[in-house]
Amino acid sequence: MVKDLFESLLKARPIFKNKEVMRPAYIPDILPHRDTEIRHLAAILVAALRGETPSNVLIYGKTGTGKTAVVKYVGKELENKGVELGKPTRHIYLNCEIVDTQYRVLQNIANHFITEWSDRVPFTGWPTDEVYAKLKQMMDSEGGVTVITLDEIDKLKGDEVLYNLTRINSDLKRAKVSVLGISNDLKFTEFLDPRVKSSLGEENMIFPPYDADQLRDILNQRAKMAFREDVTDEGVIARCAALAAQEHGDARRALDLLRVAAEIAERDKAKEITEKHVKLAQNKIELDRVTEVTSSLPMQSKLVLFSIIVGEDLSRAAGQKMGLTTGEVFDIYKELCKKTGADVLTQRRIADLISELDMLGIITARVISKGRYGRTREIQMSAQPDKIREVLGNDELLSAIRDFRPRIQSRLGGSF
DNA sequence: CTTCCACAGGAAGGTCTGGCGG
DNA sequence: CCGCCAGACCTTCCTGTGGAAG
Repeated sequence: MVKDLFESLLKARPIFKNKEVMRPAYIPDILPHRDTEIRHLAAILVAALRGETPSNVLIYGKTGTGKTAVVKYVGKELENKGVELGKPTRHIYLNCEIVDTQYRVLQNIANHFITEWSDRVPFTGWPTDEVYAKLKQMMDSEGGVTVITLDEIDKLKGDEVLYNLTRINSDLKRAKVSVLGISNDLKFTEFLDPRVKSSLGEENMIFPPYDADQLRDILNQRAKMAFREDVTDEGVIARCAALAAQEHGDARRALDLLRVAAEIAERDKAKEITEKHVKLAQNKIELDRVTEVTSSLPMQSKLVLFSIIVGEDLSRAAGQKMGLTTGEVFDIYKELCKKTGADVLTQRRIADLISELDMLGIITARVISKGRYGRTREIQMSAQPDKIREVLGNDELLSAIRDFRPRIQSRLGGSF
């Protein structure tokens, strides 16, 4: 009976007392092991409170090293202090993975200054310089200092925005702007316009990865807030910390592991989180990632991915252990298109789709040379082909060819 | 040593969609 | 409705290239 079902669930002591603090977006009041970075950033931005323009800053660091957390934290403190001192100071945070073009960046910033819905800059439609002009006008009528944070700045398409934003001060009469870029790619400035490069990198900060001990402190801090007492022990925390430390000291990863482990434990009605739960969590996270990425792939990419799976089965059957080449994948892809009635794209395009799949970490494709027999990519599934096959099978178009095996095998037969 | 394969991957341009003001 | 805009998605055409074979 349903009633009993819920009763038993209620009776089990939950692991969590506050789940919110384990979520990636949560920013705690204290950021362990980031004092130096916080102070450094504050020392740069304090100029805003004196009504001056702070230097532009570039922050580097791998994922999960606290860049975003530190910037948001300092940004908020800055705004608070600004209010206190009567110095209008504003911090605008944009993530360039979502807001990734010149137009959208300007549009987003402009809309921070606009309160009336009807005056907002539309998603699209205006010429870019008009948005830019509007932005300058809005900024000048408001005055004050604005710090614009561009997170994942390396995802931005083109450096025109950066050029414009770093130069905007000379067009402003009352307002002042400084730009704070966050990147996890150290070499990001390499391809920038030298003028942008120098003005953006007036100050540089590098966030080192956390080591296992520091991750442990972070996890302990959150665990204290998130869990009831006596549901974790040092062993579990240390395990999560160690696993994440292996992966370039990613705190987000560590927190994810611990959170998912706790969720599994709770569902298990376990009294406490054990290392077994951590292990399960590790698998679940990877599986979820693959499933999520695969199912949200566009149609053509799914076809390409399916081609790679089919190709791998085929070459395994032929007793070959090498990866597939771009040409082989393309051959299979063409056959699959015929079966499904999908449009056949060019090989050039397919090569790009293969690169995209590689970047998503769902396949590995590295460029190799086979000497006389050309230069190509060696393509392999990186994990979970069965799971991916299953996910792809859920797709309407692909379900028709779920168990497809090509009739003739052109190149895989034995030419190399 | 040179040749030459089977692509990699850059550049430029085309087509389509969705949203805008007028 | 139109003309215009940005952006996603593709194509066409292209030059460049690591290294086994000759």
